[in-house]
Amino acid sequence: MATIYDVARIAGVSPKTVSRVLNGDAPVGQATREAVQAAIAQLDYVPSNAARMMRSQRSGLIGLITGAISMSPEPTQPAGLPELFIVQGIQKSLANSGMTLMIADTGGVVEKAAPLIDTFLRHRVEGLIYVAEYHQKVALPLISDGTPMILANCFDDRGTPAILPDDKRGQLDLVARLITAGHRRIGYLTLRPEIAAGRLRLEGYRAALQTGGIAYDAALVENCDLEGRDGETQLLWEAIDRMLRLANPPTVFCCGNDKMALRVYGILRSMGRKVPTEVSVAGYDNYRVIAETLYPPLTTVDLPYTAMGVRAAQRLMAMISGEAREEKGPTLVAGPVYWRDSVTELRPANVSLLKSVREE
Amino acid sequence: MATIYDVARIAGVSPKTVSRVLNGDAPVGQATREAVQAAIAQLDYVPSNAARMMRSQRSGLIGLITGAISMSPEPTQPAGLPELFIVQGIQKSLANSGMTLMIADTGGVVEKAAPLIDTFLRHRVEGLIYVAEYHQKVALPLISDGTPMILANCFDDRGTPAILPDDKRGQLDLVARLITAGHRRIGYLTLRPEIAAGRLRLEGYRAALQTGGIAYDAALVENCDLEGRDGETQLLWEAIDRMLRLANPPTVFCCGNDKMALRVYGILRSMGRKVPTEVSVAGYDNYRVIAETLYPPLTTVDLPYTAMGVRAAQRLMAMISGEAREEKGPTLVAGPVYWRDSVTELRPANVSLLKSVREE
DNA sequence: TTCTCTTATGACACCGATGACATGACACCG
DNA sequence: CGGTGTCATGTCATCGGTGTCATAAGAGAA
Repeated sequence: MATIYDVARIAGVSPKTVSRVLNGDAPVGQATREAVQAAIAQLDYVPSNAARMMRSQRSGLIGLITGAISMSPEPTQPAGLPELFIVQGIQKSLANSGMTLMIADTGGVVEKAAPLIDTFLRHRVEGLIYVAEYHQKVALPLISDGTPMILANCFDDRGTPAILPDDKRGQLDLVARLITAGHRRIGYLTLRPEIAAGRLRLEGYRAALQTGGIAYDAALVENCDLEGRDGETQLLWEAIDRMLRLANPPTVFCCGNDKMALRVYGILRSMGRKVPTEVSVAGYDNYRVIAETLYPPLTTVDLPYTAMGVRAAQRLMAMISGEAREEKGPTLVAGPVYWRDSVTELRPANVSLLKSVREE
Repeated sequence: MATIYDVARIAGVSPKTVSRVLNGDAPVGQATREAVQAAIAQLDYVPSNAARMMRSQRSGLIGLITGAISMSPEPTQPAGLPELFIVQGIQKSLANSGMTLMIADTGGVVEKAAPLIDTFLRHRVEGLIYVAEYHQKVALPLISDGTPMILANCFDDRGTPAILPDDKRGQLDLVARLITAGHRRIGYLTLRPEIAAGRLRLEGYRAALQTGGIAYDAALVENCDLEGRDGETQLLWEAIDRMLRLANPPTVFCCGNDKMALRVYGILRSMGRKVPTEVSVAGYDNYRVIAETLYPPLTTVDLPYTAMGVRAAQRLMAMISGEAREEKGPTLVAGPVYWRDSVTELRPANVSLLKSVREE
């Protein structure tokens, strides 16, 4: 492996000058710079991260913690998928910065978080990221020594920088698109309001109705979420049944998330209602295994986990390098609407309106 | 941060002796060793990876490539989930070895693989891992310089060490469990035989029948997999319809995977057949979002992705350290059967047989 | 008793980068 | 024309471990 000395020799300069070319921390003459760059190319030189970190006394480490430190004692959801996507985004983004990710998992045990943070600090991580399983409020132990920390998919009381999905915006976009497709009676089977996504998505739903000039009808909105306990399917069945018996029934059911939509498909089918010709269905999360496998494929909103990971890493890097353009509040990341066959277009789509739908 | 010099001073020995205690590469007196260990504990000393790697001329890097370099031009499945779980397992395992994972993605473009490998080699990675999206055959460029390489979730012609899911064993375990539950007519809606999982799972099915003393009946086995193209639902519908009209119809449908089982639920419900009271259903993959959300929850076989990742990392580390106990063929990793409510017990379960079901 | 030989330990250089400081060459000022 | 400042570059030490070699102390052999 070529070293900075080899490059220096070939280019006929001192190693320090090569270092200057690489880091741009001092002026270098044009001719010298080019000679150095030629030598670098010729030798396939790659700087040694180890040497660089050793000298600069920086660990090059970022500590990442996942698990459940939620405020309310939620039953830990076991899937852990969102976290993986977020972690993937973080990893991708950090790799480019030459940072190394150390990952630790609390395994859902709150008490493990503090010692894990401690271990990370002992390893002199330059930053910490906490990733939550779902959009929620958390209470983490304070970091005493000023190591930057960022929250992904969660937030706290202390205003710790956070990256959050823009649930309100996503639901707004979806419902706006439904309105564009001609739907006027839009049922909404909500998540429980105790969780952030439940509240925010409902806000988005109401905002879209308002923008579309449609009156909010409480008969079309029911909470059908029992935190995964039994009886959820029955609750859904009854809510759907009630809404369909209304004098002016909904033409489409928006579901709190794709898992709920999966159940709704089964219920509607058991009721003998055809999707989407008789009733339309929309979800949220773009849980692809569900959304793409269901027949018909499910219209839904993407939860941009990977993008959130990327943003989390970027914001953390900005904090580490102490850049001035430090944002203050939480960073909201919105995902696009995925329009599939589970929703009928009740009238010819208005193309100009269509274009306004986010498609990042 | 404490250094080896601090430890040496506190323990009253030379830094080199501390190094020897840490690495055990030369004899150290009992009293000295204890003094050093006490000092290490007292100072919360953590060795600097950077310094260690710099001196030992090892990069401490493992290159990981994901993407699609399959032999046959499959339509790239977009989910990418299995890879994430495998990567998670690898990461977890490597972190303990002090190795750093560099991740690169071909984004499904075959041509990107060679330059990526090249880049990794230029960074002096000590080992390479290639992770495929699904159990398949691949053709990777040869590594010229002897850097160890391992394949996860795939295999090649050249006998490159591979970590594979034990599809045959998994399906065998599931079907054996069905037989224990009293099922004798077991329908099997297979994946296409072109993919490895399709062939191996069918082998497992047949092996289980044979062990259970049940004759193989070709009328109960149909390929219902169109690589995700349209018409799959119709194909499934027809196959199920045919089997149910048999004089001696199946009491349970085994599906090639959980996604297929999801479709089968919908079809059976549309046909007015109740699951599991009238017909039982079983899947494969333990795709939790599907298996746990479906009503009733789906009996299936776990595809142990995380465990495969761990094994891949372990085997690679063994290759790097040049250990003699080097295995030869592919490492097969079997996952446990998850017994849920989608399968009826036709007669009281035989407890002793039950215990033979794998539950790793 | 003296000469190996092993065991236990230390001294020192070195890995590859970079920070601190020094130096030489000009340019600009009064 | 000497003084001062900026630019371009070099010298040297240093980060924290570990490989190499040296050395001291005791064990066993001749």
